[in-house]
Amino acid sequence: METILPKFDSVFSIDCVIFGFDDGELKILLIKRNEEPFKDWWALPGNIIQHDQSIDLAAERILYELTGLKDIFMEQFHTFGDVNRHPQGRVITVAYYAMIRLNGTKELKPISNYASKAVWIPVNDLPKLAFDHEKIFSRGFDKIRNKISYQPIAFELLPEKFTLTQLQQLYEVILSKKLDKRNFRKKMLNYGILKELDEKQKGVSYRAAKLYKFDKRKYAKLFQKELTFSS
Amino acid sequence: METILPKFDSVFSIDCVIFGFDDGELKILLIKRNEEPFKDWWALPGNIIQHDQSIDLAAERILYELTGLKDIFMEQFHTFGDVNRHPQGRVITVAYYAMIRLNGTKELKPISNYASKAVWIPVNDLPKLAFDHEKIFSRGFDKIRNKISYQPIAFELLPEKFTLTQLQQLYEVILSKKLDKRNFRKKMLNYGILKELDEKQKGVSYRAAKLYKFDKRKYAKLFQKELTFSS
DNA sequence: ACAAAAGTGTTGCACGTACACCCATGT
DNA sequence: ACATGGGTGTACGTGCAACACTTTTGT
Repeated sequence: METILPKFDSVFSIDCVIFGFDDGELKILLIKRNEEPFKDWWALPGNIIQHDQSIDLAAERILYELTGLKDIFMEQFHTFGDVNRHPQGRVITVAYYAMIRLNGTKELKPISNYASKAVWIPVNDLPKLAFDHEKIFSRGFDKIRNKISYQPIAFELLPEKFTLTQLQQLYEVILSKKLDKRNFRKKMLNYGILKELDEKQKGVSYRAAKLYKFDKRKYAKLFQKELTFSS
Repeated sequence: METILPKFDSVFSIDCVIFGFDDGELKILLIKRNEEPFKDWWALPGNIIQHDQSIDLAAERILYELTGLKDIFMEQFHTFGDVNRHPQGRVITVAYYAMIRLNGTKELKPISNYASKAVWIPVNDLPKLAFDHEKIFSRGFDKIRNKISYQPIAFELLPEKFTLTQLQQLYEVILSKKLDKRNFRKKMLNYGILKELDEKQKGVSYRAAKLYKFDKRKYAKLFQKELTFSS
């Protein structure tokens, strides 16, 4: 099939806002750029979309190349298209986000040398970022803040087994406010998507808390109900 | 500043899903294409983004050129980037939506001859559309359906003065379900964003209904409250 | 024994939902 | 007078918010 479209020196890119939770802190994944422009600056993992790849696949590939992370389910949340957002020409970027579980020391190894390293950085302690990446991050943060308040998606960020207090801390970090312990527990347990385990927390110097697991089957049911209109 | 970005024969476009409400029916704005590919097909108003124009401005320009409509506030809702969505090459499109008031006979006159005409078509009676525009429409419809259920935005579609029944009908059309009259009225009046007028409906052969106006000041306050987290 | 966090119930309020009849007006 | 939609109230259930003390465990 012949291409008869006009040609512009414009390109599409992808940028990824990947959230993780570790050590009581909400973090995002940043790379240190190894190329101009903004060489040696911190930036969101992002790169140019290949012309034979759908944007969703491009997002996966780019994240993998820059951080070594695979099989991360990302969702598009906004497209940024100001004319001068990239100093070298017109670049429209589609921003994706994901929330992932940091299984202890998940290794971050850039495959491409477009990034010199990839690191988890606490969202409350972000450095200056390249391009308009601060704006993109901020909108991505809004997105999860909004989403978490009507869908119990926080489990994606926690280890497989977690205590209710950990879950609550995560909510508090994302929503930036204190929550009432009793109400929080009541609500979460009422959803019916937590499985109480026979296990307890270990290695703490105070009363050990019960561990819970997230019940995917029940979650799917609840989620479906929420998508459907009642009555 | 020199452009040193790679060159691809990829282009960006904008597509607009513009909702209107008229005659008890929810409609969207379609154009009849006057160019290949899909010449003489119905399509969403859409075209290519100029490389010196932000995507938001491009959306306004494109809508104006194809339909003659000006000063419509549109919001981006999704970007579609499958490789083969356009038969002539790689085109990634950013989709926008808007809800507008049809002031009686607002004229639709394509400025560019890329469209031979622009017409309001009921969403329940859509023809086959060019490209993947049916998918884009459907996602745009999801968007307003979702939005209306947590924000009272339906006023944007109604005439300045309207009856509660008209408002209810609009909700029913968008949500595709019947609503209870008493509950609906109670809820809407409780929001406190409707101003009751001293005027009544005219020209009906039954008891005339009170007319209401939408109170923008109070709406802004309510909206702000909803955006902020309580307590 | 003490420090530190785990765990637990009740009450009031706001809001959604279900439900049916009389009223005003034009023809 | 009749047809057509306009307009109205109550009772129940659910879910959220506010609020403080006892229990368990490791050191």
